[in-house]
Amino acid sequence: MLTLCCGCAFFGDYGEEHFMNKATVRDLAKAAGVSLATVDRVINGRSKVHVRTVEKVWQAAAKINFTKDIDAANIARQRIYRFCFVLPTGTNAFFKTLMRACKREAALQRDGRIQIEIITAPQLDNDRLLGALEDARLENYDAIATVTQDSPEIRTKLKQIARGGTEIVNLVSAIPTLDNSKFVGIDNAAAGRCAAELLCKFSQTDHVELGILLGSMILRDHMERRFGFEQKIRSAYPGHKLIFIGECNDDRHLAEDLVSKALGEHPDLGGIYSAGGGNIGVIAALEKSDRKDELCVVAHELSSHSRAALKSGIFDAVITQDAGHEIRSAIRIMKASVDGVDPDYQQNRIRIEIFIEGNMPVGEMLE
Amino acid sequence: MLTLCCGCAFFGDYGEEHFMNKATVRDLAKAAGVSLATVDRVINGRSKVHVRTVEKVWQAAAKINFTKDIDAANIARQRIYRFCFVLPTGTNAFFKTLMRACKREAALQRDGRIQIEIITAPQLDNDRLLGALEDARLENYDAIATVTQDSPEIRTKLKQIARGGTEIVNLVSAIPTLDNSKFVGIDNAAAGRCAAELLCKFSQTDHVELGILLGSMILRDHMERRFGFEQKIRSAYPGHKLIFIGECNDDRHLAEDLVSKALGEHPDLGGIYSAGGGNIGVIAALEKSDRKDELCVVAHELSSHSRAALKSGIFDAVITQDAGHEIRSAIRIMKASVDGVDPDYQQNRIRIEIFIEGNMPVGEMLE
DNA sequence: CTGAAAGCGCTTACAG
DNA sequence: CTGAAAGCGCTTACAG
Repeated sequence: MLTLCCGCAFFGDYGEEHFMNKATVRDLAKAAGVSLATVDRVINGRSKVHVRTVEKVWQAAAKINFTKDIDAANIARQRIYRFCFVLPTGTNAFFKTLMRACKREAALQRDGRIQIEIITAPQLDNDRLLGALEDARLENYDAIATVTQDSPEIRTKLKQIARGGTEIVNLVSAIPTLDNSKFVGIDNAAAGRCAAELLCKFSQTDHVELGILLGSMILRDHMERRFGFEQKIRSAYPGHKLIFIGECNDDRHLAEDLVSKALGEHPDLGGIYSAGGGNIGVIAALEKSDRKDELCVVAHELSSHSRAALKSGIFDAVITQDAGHEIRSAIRIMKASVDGVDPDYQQNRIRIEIFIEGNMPVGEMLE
Repeated sequence: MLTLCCGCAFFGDYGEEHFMNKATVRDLAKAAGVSLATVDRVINGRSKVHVRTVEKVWQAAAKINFTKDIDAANIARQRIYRFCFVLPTGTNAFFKTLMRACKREAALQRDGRIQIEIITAPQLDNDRLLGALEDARLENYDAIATVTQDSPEIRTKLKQIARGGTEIVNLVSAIPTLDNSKFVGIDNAAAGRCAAELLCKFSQTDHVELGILLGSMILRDHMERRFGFEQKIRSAYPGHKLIFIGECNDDRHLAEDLVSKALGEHPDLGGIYSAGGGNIGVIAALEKSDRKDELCVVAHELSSHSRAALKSGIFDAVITQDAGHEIRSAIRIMKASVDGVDPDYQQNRIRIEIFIEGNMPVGEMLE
């Protein structure tokens, strides 16, 4: 039997004194031969300090292995982190879940040092989104997490906010190549490839027609899913044929019409990928069809409707991202950015989750 | 556009003064008309305080909405949480991943107030496991998280440890009905049902032979997987036939022999559920077989081997649990228990993850 | 450019 | 059973 100590290469027996030796500012002040105030100035890079002094302090810090206690610092400075989430409104089930998760976390943080406000705006309305972001900018938050579009105006606005010293986190839908903004969400192209793989594995033959229904063509995440879906099918399942069912803009009736129409026009349609929004409509169309049993369906996001569809067999699999994880990751990343610390990449990565009936989470987890 | 405030039912515009009003011990002392020391005694339930005083303080606390700043408390009391993980040794890939994740978190917590030590013991060796737990007990940790067997001796030992005031968390494999111990891990019966569902959906007909390979019959998690697997197949896919391939005890050669033998004896075998350990052997057996393309395989746990098998098509899906999440959840639960706070059920729940080629995590996440 | 002192929110002896 | 004072690790005016 082996006893290991917390990450340091120390094996075997040892006494208490092996730990507990965390150096404090006082130790550092003594080691560097300066006052507490100067130590504080140096380690926080505050006002002018003589280069020689700075050197001295950092060297002493390295020698005694000083790391500052961020909790103590926050108490002394009465620090309250002011974070803002700019979230989309609308009937989209996932966005509702995201909003709920955000309110929940905000309430949980209420007793801590993190204060969270939420501003809402329709994701597809570029102007109102810009307005919401401007409102957020004026509040001078420490950090803003937002689900947006990737439009030139939005990019400009986000850059302006970042210049003001506010950290930016993009949620759910990435805005690539925007400097300094972090992304919290799934790899949507991979999600699309995943959907392709599932539909093809569930299919009985290697030459079926597969349809894809989108939410909106101007949302980058939806386009990425489509991209990944097509890519995977062409490369790995070239016998299958791809049909574009249309975009439903989160409108259940439009979604239903589009799917019904596709079913009518394509008697050989063997599978559907519902890549964003419109699940209620897709379900309605399939329930009215006599082909719902033979059709394979892979949809996005867990909701009461998609769960029921999974249970009844209308959906074969649901690809999803955990809204709670996304909100918490965003908060952790905002805090790490503001603290000037490296966020933990591994903990903050969002997984592409696949649910079938067997691993569907139970209970009140989602609603 | 709507601005929401952090969980309180407050909508619309508001000024700064809406927040920032966290009451402190000083406020509470004043409100209750007592000293700081007495406030401290009451809110921490320390020594004898007159009932009337206790009442007064709690009432005042409720009135001014006092919640104590746990960070400040920890600083004042120079609190270091002493946690211990008792983890299994052996060649099992998942346990190696778990160990790595644990060392990583231990190192990350190094600068915080949480000190983590690791004690190892072979999971299948009841006596050495007992010895490891006894070693841990003698250290009087604040909390212990452990992957164990569910044997009567272990139960007794865990109860003894708990009586000593140490919080117990069971990791990966549950020990049901053991009072006061918390479980961090997946619902293994659901994982088994999940495997059944996947194998059946991937199968071309509704009457195939499906084999299950186990790690060990004396591990509760493996038995639960088998239970769920059989349950699901009997109830939802009664046309399929179930074959017990055997238990491999994490021995790759034994696993290979068992699978090869099963392939030989069951020419109609259409799918295999590798429910724990032995993936390397399963892969070896299939690679030597000329039926690897037509056979569906669902295995447990992501590792370099299972990832390669997923990529090459030998495995069709891998069911897994995230070792990093489990370690972090365990730490959060240990801390919450020690602090006497309710752990966040939602954040600490471990999901049954399904990986196919498309959503396999990339990069250095696992090794 | 630097330091002594008071303070953040909570706790711990010590004295009564 | 209760309180005044000093302390945890860090920061903030203020004075030099």
